[in-house]
Amino acid sequence: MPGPGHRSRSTRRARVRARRNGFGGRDRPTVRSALPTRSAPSMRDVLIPALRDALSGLGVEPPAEIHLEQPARREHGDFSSNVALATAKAAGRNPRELAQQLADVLAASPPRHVTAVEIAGPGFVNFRLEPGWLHDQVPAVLAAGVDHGRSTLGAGRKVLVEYVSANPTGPVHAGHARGATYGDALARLLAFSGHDVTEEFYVNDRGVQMQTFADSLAARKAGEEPPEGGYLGEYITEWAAEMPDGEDPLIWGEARALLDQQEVLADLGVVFDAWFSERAMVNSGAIDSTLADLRERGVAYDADGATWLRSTEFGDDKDRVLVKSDGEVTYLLPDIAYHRDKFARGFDLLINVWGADHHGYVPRMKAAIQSLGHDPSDLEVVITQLVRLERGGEEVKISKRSGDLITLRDLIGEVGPDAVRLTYLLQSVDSPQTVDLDLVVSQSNENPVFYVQMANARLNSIGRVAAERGMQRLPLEQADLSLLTHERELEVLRNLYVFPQVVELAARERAPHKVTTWVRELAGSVHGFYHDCPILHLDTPEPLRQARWWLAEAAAVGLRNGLGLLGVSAPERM
RNA sequence: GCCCCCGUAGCUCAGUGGAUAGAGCGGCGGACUUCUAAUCCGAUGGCCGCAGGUUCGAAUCCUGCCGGGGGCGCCA
Repeated sequence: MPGPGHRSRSTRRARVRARRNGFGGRDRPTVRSALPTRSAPSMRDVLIPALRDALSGLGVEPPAEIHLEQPARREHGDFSSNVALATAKAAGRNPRELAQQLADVLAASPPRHVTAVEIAGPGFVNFRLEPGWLHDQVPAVLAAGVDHGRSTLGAGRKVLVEYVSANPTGPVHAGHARGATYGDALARLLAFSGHDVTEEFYVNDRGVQMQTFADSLAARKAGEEPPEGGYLGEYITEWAAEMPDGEDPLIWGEARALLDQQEVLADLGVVFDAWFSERAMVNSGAIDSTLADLRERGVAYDADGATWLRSTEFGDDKDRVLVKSDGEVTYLLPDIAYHRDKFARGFDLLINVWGADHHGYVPRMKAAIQSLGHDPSDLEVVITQLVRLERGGEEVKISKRSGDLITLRDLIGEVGPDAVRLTYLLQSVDSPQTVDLDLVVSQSNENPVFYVQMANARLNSIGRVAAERGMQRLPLEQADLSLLTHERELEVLRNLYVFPQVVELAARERAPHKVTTWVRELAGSVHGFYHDCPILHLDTPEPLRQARWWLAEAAAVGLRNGLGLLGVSAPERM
């Protein structure tokens, strides 16, 4: 079923390779090197100092941070500041009067592009700008190309993002998809924002569930039912049939599961830098050395025949057992050893993406890394709330043990990786999410992935049709961008302008869904522009055509960059 | 009992302490001899769970309730 979301395997692989270069983007901009780098200083960098100077001139101590926003309502101007409101009280001034004085000072020698400074409401200072400030966005975006929005925010900080980390006892299922898409998008976002990012999958290949898995495989191979509490999934039977005689079901089974997981995650565009084996770590003696370290630091003690971590000293509810009285280690100790290893590898910041069912585990993990002498803020745990899957309004339950599961492979096969990714990245991971599989599958306008990709496809169609008609785009230098005054054109430009701010905020807040929201807004403005501002029509004057054409190019760069951060493809035609 | 997340339009969800709270979908009514109508436009649709508090200003911050989800082991 070659629907719009369908891509060949080789295309996906190419995309996976492309993002290895530090960005989720794919296509190179067509115009990049040919352009002069006319840098467009952000209006914020013009207006905020102007406000600060004006405030000082009026004898008011400017606050450390001056707020400047772009009001949602057009009649409130292009930029708006609340400084008068924020400082009036401390300065013993009336906010409206202070705002008026600020406006007078600023209007007397208006900053670049400013046509009017007005006061409104309780004391807002509103700036009205001539469209020229936005026109600089076209050459700026085109010059930046795939780097538009890239920043050095992270200052090269070494970050380890650990996510998915599903047990190697079966296929990854739909329940893992949220963590997978979130972790991957977060990693792209952080890399794009100047962090040195490594993505890792922790392979929990040790312990009772691993043995149960192996026993289940062995039983199926022998033509028997899995043991009590074993894995009942259909895949166990299939894999058992594949397993050659004489293989150790634990070793072979893990390899089989990992192969399956790596394959399907790669199909989703999720590729890890490292798969970290718990068993290998344990075999290397990390448990003993970690325990010795903890004892040395005086945070481990023996009581009731067990060994405990004094985690209450670091904010945990109760002390935790590290080694049980029967001599077995608990799950906590290997986890501590694992995080100790992460720090030993030189990472400055650890980000773990965990499901909501593990949130209670956060305080003790934080306590553990503190007990090893690290700052608790060096470990961030992002909890993704649970996803409720529905089919036509009916809840679909997933349980690996019972074998009642929707695999990620099935999901991708039904809707394609783009729809899966965009669907999961639509909203904050703080909110529980309801995904109706019927809706995701439907190739209708209920599915936002098509809306966004369609915007890009439409922009791309301009070049194709122009080529058929023999129409030419002249060099950017010859375009008169000041002709872009239509509200639809300005709306696209405004969206392009805020992209770097959106990326920064999304990175700071570990919130890739903010990029999704932005992409949808840009796509919306592109559709409006496309609808109302024809480029190739014969009654469009040539100079306006050229200006719009370049705007379309810049918008396409924006769409590709935004989608690239989300790992969603930007097909040129649909 | 304690801890975490959520509660915003019929549904799914956005919403950096700001002004008249937004989008998509669904429903209603319009727009294709033109670059993709998978689009666009319009009208409709809201005690932002409830009650206090902080603030010049609260969907947003604080407290307490109510409702939903998840978690509180010498399980993993």
